[in-house]
Amino acid sequence: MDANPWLDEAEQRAWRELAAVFLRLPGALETQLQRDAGLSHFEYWVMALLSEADGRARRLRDLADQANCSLSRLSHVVTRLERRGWVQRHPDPDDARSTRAVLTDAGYGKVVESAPGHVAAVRALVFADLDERDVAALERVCGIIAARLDRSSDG
Amino acid sequence: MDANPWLDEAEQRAWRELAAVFLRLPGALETQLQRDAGLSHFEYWVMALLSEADGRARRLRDLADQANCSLSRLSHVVTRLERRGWVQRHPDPDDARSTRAVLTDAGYGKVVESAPGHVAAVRALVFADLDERDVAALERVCGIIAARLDRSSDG
DNA sequence: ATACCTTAGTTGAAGCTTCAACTATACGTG
DNA sequence: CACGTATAGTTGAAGCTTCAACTAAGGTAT
Repeated sequence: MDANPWLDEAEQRAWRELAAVFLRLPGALETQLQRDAGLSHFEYWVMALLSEADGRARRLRDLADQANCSLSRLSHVVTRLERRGWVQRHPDPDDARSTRAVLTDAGYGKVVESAPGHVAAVRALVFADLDERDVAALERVCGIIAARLDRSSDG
Repeated sequence: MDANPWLDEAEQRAWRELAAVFLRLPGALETQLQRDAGLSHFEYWVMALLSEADGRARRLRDLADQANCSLSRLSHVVTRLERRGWVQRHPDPDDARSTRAVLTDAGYGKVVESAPGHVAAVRALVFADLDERDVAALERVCGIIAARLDRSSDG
């Protein structure tokens, strides 16, 4: 990183496009999931992560890291999902401070039922016009940025 | 787009990285601007767009399109910015339905004062580890996705 | 063992976004 | 010109996220 604090032209163009994506993509995904499944994107994301976890369960701390969110946000969401019968809280036998979120059968069913529509939306909105090289570039560049974001949050 | 509704492995990897970025980048930018300038990222974004506009003014409809947001969201934000003395509403002489948001001198000052810190954060979080080719790829791929999002919202 | 620091999680309040309902004005068509 | 419809914007309520304060438990050094 050089001393100049400003963005050059190429960076400005890239930044505008990136900002357009992250200002609108969440809304677009939200709309589809809300309409077709009555879920927020984040609720879906949390349940999808749980559905892939060992025993469909995970400590809230680990789940929050995986979902890129604060513990507080996750706790509120789990409360809502619990009310709807899709998740339960269980004490963690290994650490009494910790809580494990467990996906119920109903919750798993909900994920399975919502997934195709959601994945189709992701395909239609994100991948429809990308070729193999684009996908590879997207993974690489976002991976670099995500790693950076990682380091900035603990360092 | 082929008939298979699922994502292939490369797409899944790219999707996870992209999701990590758009789940965390807004929060990271928010934190910096809130701490250093007392602004939300979106408030900054709106004022920055106004600062570049002809006469530092724009119809709410046009500004909403530029900022990738709903008219309702923008209207609420403009109300808050108005309360703080950074923006004013004026009737549009050409269309009586329309309202023009105008950046005040205080608002312009606020943007000028907040910009360096914000741009530095964008550089540090997004561009620090990207080379020229990465930046070009980011612009290209995000441009394609943004165009897609465009078409999906009106079509 | 005690004192101190760190980590896990919860909770309520405040603030922002979304949604739906509403007003007002412009535009198009017969 | 009148009618129906589309567009611009506002507003209040409901819902979600963030923030700060708090409880509880683990770790560590003395």
